[in-house]
This record gives sequence, structure tokens and C-alpha cells, in this order.
Amino acid sequence: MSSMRDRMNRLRGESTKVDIVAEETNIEFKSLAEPDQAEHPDRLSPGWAAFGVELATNETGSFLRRVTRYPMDYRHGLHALQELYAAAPGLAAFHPSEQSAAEQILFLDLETTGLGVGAGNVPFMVGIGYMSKGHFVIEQTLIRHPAEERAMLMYLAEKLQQFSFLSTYNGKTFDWPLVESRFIMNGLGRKMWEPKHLDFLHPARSIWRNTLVSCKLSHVEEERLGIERVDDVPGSLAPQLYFQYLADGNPAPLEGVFKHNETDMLSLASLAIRFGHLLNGNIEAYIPLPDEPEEMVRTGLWLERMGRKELPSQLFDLFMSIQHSKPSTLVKLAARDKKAGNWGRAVLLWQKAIIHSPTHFGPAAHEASIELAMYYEHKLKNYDSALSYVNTAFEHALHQSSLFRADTKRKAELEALRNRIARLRRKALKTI
DNA sequence: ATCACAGCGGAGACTATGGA
DNA sequence: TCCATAGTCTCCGCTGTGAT
Repeated sequence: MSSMRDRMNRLRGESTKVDIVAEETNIEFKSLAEPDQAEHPDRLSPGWAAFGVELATNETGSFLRRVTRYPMDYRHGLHALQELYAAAPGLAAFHPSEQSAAEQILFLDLETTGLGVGAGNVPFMVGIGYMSKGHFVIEQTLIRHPAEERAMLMYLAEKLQQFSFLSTYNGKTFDWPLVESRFIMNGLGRKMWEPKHLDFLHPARSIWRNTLVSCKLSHVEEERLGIERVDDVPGSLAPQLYFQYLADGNPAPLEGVFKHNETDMLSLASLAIRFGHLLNGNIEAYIPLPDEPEEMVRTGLWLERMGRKELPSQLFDLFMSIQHSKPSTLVKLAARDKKAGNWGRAVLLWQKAIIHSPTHFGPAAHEASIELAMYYEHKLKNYDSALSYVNTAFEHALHQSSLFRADTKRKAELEALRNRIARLRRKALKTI
């Protein structure tokens, strides 16, 4: 096995910190560099070896495979891969009552011939990543024609059984249903593995939906994980490059697809580390604290939804120490405090939301005014203070409706405010 | 005792978005 | 092109409160 490693690294013509090696497996490997196998009908055409691709065969047939092993101290952006060991237990929050360890997680990313999930969409490349013997191993399999799909899937099916968590980006919707349907199409049975999903698209959206222009993996990794892709082939180009290979048999353009898929896998691991740290409560120890106020609040709210109710106070306190925040963010945290019965801070946040929108009395300031009016009316029975907040909201609403066409919603809003004012006036008069 | 209203929370409809 | 997910919005019923 080590001679294979030496050979592959020689073929790469460089000594890198990343080894491309053949893993221990029941798959029989053949290599171009083996002269006695060069005549084999299933031999590999010359171009593949340049980027570490080997021929793999099993009882069902053959396919191509590329294995890349990263040492634990390898840094992909802000995070080193070894952090996954510490971070992984936190990811159990995705599946309460489960325990999670780094070695149980399988990272998966497909390259397919399209975006559909119907029978016409075929995964021509399957990338999997996992922790093994002190390395992060990335295995990428590729089929040269549809007849190789079954062998590749058989190999994948065998691998899956070793893991209990499946980590993807939008894999609940895209990757995994597609894999399942390909298993069925190839007669390999249904529900052969029921993974506990760790789909990072959704937490990414929860946290960054308003602070990043897009929650695409490539954007999140660049903006928040410190990852810069150089000469990356976009995923959307993968089908074209594969069809080009099918047409001319030249594997060279597929190297970019392998690299793209490999980077996706490393970024998935980085995201797992980031979210794992957060869920473990290692907020300051491991990650740069978000400098966007909204991100702090959204991160805190996400941690609460994930059942880590004790963790967000640090983020919320930090948020409170910031001088200027968007009124909409202030109101968001206030709503959470109101629900939790934390009235003191809720009132403070609503007041801040109004103060921070002196010139443009927007929807957040409007909401804050109404909330404060409710608070003063029902909690403190201070009808005069309640009235002053409603009056402010009413004046602005009136001004708005004079600027814009008063639709039914706006009219109903004004009517509700009038009713509220009338009621508060009655109550205020009674208490004199 | 009865009624009206406000507020709240749950259910369901709707929408935007990511994956190649 | 499709669809799971989460966020938003709307509707409805329940509860508490205050007025009659």
C-alpha cells in the first residue's frame, strides 16, 4: 500500500502535505503505472493519473476513485480539521437524545448531470468525507458511463453503513433523495440507510439570511469561514464539463470538478466545526464573534431553537453593548424577551428601536411603539404613557397613508390605532 | 352572568431559496 | 427544473380582563 502512495505522490510530481493514497478496502485497484495490467480491457486512459484518479472494481463492475487524505492540522480557512473532534458532540443538538462524534459523521456532496430529482438526473461524481485514523479522508468516485453507476453505488452503500450522521448542504432536499432514488433505480433496495441529517443550509440561513447577500455554500465559506477558492469551477459548470468528457474522452477538464467537489467537502467540515463549536457553547474560544449586530441576535435565537437556551445570553449581552443596531434587530430580540417574560430588556429594546429611528419612523419603530403601548396599558396600567406611544404611532401611520395610497391593510391598521387610542382615553379618564 | 375585546399561540397557506 | 425547509402572514380559537 505504501508503494502505491509513493507512486501516486511521484505521479503528482510534488511533495504536498496532502497525500493521495489508496485506502484499505476490498476494492481491487489497478494502475496505469503497473505495466502488466496495461493491457487490461478495463484499463485507465492516461490522463486520469495526473490528478490521482484510479480504477476501482468490485463484484458489480468498475468505476473511478480518487482518495485524498488531509492531516488533522490542515487549515481550511479559519478552522483546522482537528477541531472537528471537539466540535462534533455539539452537533447532536440537531438530533436531541443522540450523541455525535466526529468519526460518526459522513460528509456528502454530489456532482450531477442536472438539478432535477427525477430519473434523468444522474450523480456522476459522489464525494464523501470522513475522519479516519487521524486523517480527514475525502473519497471521490466517478463513473465513465451509466453502466458504472451500479458498481459505484454498491461501493457507496457499503461505506454508508459505517456512519450514523450525514452532513450536507441542502442534502435533505437534493443529495440524499437523489442517492436514494438511484439506489432504487439500480435495484439496490430502498431505505438501506437512514441517516441522521446534518443539513447546514438551514442553520446558515437562520443566522446569515440578512447579513449575507446569499447563503450559497461558496458565499458563506468566503464571508464567514475565511475560505478563498482559487480557479474554482462553479458547480453549475460540472454537468457541461462531464458531458464534454463523455463526448471526447479527455479527462483533463474533470480535474476542476474533482477540486471543486473536494473544496465543498472541506467547507462542509468547516461548517460542521463552526456550528459544533457554537452548539457546544465555545463561542469565544473558537470563532471570531460576529461583528454584525443582527448576526449576534440571529445566532442567539438559533441556539435557543436548537435547545441551547443557556448559551445566547453572551451574544445578547454583547449585542446590548453595541451603540447602534438596526431597529428591526432590536425589535426581534425584544419579541424574544417578551415571550420569555424578560420585560425589562424588552422595554429597553423597544425604546432603543424608536430612538434609533428618529428621522425614518419605519415598521420596526411602529411595532416598538405598539408593544410599548401594550406594556404600559396591560402591565403597568399607565394609560397616559400608553397613549403617548400610540399617538406617536398613529401620527406616523397617518403621515405614511398620506404619502402612499392607503390600501385595505393600511386602513385597517389606522382603524385599529384609532380604537386603541379611544380605549386608552376612556381608561385614562376613569383613573383621574 | 354575559359580552366585547385584546393578546397569544397553533395551524395552515404562501413564499424565497439552495443544491448541479 | 423540483422540493424540503424556515420564515412570514393570516385566520381561528382560547383565555383573561374589564365593562355592563
